[in-house]
Amino acid sequence: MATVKAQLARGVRDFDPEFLNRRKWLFSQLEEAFMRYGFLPLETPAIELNQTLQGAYGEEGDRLIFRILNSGQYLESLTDEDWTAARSGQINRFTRLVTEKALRFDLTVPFARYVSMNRGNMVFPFKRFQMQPVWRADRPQRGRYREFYQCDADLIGSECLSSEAQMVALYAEVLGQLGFPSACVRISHRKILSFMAEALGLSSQSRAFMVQLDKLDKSGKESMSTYLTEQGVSTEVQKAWWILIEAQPAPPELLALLLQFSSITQSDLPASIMTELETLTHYIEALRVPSSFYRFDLSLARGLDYYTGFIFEVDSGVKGMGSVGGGGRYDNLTASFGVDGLSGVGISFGVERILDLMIEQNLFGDIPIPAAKVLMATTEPDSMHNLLACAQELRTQGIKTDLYAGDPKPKKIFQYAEARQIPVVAILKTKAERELQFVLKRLTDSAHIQVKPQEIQDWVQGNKPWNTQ
RNA sequence: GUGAUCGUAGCUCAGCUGGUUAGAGCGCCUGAUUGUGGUUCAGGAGGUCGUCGGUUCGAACCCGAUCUUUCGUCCCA
Repeated sequence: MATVKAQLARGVRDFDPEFLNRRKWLFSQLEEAFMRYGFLPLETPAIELNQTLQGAYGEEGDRLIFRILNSGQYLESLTDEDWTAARSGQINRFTRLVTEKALRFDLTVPFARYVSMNRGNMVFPFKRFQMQPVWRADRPQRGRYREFYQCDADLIGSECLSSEAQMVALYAEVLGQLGFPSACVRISHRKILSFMAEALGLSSQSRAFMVQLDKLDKSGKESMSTYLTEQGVSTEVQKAWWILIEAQPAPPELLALLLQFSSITQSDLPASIMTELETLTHYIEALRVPSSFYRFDLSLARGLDYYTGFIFEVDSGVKGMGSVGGGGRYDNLTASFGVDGLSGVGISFGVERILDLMIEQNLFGDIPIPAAKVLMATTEPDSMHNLLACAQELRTQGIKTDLYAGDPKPKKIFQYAEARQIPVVAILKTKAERELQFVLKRLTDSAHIQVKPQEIQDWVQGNKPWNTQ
């Protein structure tokens, strides 16, 4: 028989029971937190139509979408012209002709599609969370895969700043619980960034300005200064701007700095910004978020351009490791589907990175191991039916019971129990007697005892003392 | 997308400037020992050297292609 080499596709992983136990635990923590804040679960299909995803991520994003080849005689409809175009390298045109479906690239666009399709039956404001894998045809690197989980929560259909405030509280609560005491939500505002661009005389290229700003922590202060000088920003104005960027004070002082910058540059600071900053701060305080868990940081820009209001990014507090989440307010998530006027706030947890960090920082210390409490086994072939009956009795008592399939040597039984982290082994001895007897042995200290079948649960649950000799 | 890089037993790796039957440790299997498992001892199995092609009398080793890994870059989680 011909065999194939057992091999994984590039950039994807298997998940072993130990890893899955941790991931499931993390996801359950997140799920409980979302539910506590009134978010409901939503899932969308792995497969979306090309038209839904096309163009939503820019030209470079398009290239990273995994396409699904059409079924059937999909080449029949191609004209000579199509073939000529394909041979001359017009691969995009060809791709459009032979694929109409693709794997989802993120959770935001499918969510926008869902809201657009179902808005008639939905009650707004609508809150959902979603934890599902997404696929990207990117080149894999450490911590970056072609299949990975995203975890998003959105509140759509309200402009109230209580949404932003609760998102900040949610971040603080979850990361605190998971064991990141130094985590911090950085908060900025797209309108402040626009105001800054305008005040610097860069309003015609505010996009480029924000890209530069977003890269500040990587490319450094000097390259930012060079950029500003190239754009004709005077050193005096630059100096005032750096104060604004680097100060990171809480709103009363932040507002003062903004006003100061506004007067130096003779530009208008929109009044709405000032009230929004104050209101958000009050709301966050009302939610009793410790002040160490958030700070206003106007150097935060974020790459995605659909944000229109407050934006967030979460620093894990572990040095050298960057962001573990981010989000912000958007005004027109569903505009591309012809639905206007839905403002919302979305946040995302970088669950893959959080998992890596928690494993690295040893934060999974005492989560429960899903192992069975007792391993039932026998070395006698004729005893299997009795063994099965006893195991089933324990299971009806709610005790997690594993059963060694077969009648192996004792060595095998104990090695199995040890590998599976099962604390107690129960070996059935029938012998000539009519009554069934089990030898119970506790693996940690080799304490052992002979018991009747109906007594097993008492010992397994620790209700009776072990003979430790 | 782009530049480099890695690939030898289940795992971690040796393997000299190309030269007979490719090695070690750990793990695995068998037997003995053992408090019915953990210790110790003895023995054993397992590799077309990532894949395909080329150079050569001869390739794990040299050359090419391809796949995979890791590291930059683009972008992002």
